[in-house]
Amino acid sequence: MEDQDSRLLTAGSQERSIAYKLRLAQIMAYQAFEERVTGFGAAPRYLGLLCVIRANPGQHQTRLAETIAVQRSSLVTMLDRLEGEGLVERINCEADRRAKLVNLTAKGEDVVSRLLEEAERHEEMLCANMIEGERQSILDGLDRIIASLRGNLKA
Amino acid sequence: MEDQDSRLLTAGSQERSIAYKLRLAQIMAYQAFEERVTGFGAAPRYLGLLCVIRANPGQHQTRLAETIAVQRSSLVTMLDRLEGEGLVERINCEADRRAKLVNLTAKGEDVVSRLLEEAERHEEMLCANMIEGERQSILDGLDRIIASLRGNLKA
DNA sequence: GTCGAATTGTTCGAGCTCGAACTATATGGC
DNA sequence: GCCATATAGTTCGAGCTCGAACAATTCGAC
Repeated sequence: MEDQDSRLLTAGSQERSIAYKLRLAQIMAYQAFEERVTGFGAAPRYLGLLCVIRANPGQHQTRLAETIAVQRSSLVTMLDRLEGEGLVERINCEADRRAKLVNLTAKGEDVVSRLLEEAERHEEMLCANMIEGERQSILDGLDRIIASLRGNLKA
Repeated sequence: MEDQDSRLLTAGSQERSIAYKLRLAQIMAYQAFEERVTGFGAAPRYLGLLCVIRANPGQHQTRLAETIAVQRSSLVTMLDRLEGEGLVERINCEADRRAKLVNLTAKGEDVVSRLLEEAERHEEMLCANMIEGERQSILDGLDRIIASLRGNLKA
């Protein structure tokens, strides 16, 4: 196979666009993580959600959906899958009988712990080309972008 | 409606993860752009692809797919849609009769030009909270992440 | 207290991407 | 030249997210 870089094209006017690069980097990073980790069912795909649940046990589904920026209806599908694999559980809320509280199971805790080790290695790969302090500045920048978007959605 | 920030949860151990923040920022940015721009059909969703085509006229579909990191089969769907809306055209390649060369139509050029103005405003919104020089450092960081991922996929 | 409005989780259909096929064409070893 | 192999674009089914519905429940103005 030829050197793949020689086949790559530029995005022209979008080459200096954060939105374009953000999307490209995210798509590639997500694909790479799924290729790296196999044999864990749906957990790698939803590791972010699982970590939110672990850090905030017993939350309503609506709040979880807002946190990871998906529709409530999408979260239903995710939780159905994760619950079917025995990683999370939904408990009927006594204070509000419409609501259900989401928790990690013991198996879920275990799977998340093991996946986080893989995530750490994945993170190191993403940052392999970076200079001193760059990782932190990117995290700060992403936080600012997210803050702008959260604020904008409120309006 | 309550202040939405008060409902947000943390991602726990992933709160300092580039992969997690990258995904969250990208999902929100993509949604926000689609909400901002209406009445342009499928073009806003595929603005990145359209810009690649504009900057590199007459390329093979395979190369376009590699550039924006999607499968060739996904690109077929995108181009079908964009061609149906009269924004791009596929021309049979004489040198290689398996291949088709993709170009923007005059209408496509016009639509892209107008969408890029919206994209510029969107970009400004993303960067609203940033300090001097931060935008450039984020672009550099995203480029490094993409370079790491391109290199990794080759292995 | 009561009844309309809001909220919670869910279901369903449309539209998207992926991965594994497939057809047609090009390439290279012999 | 000939035939195995590789490549270009496409098709198809599985799995995903979204947005608009919906039933059950809670909230709030009166």
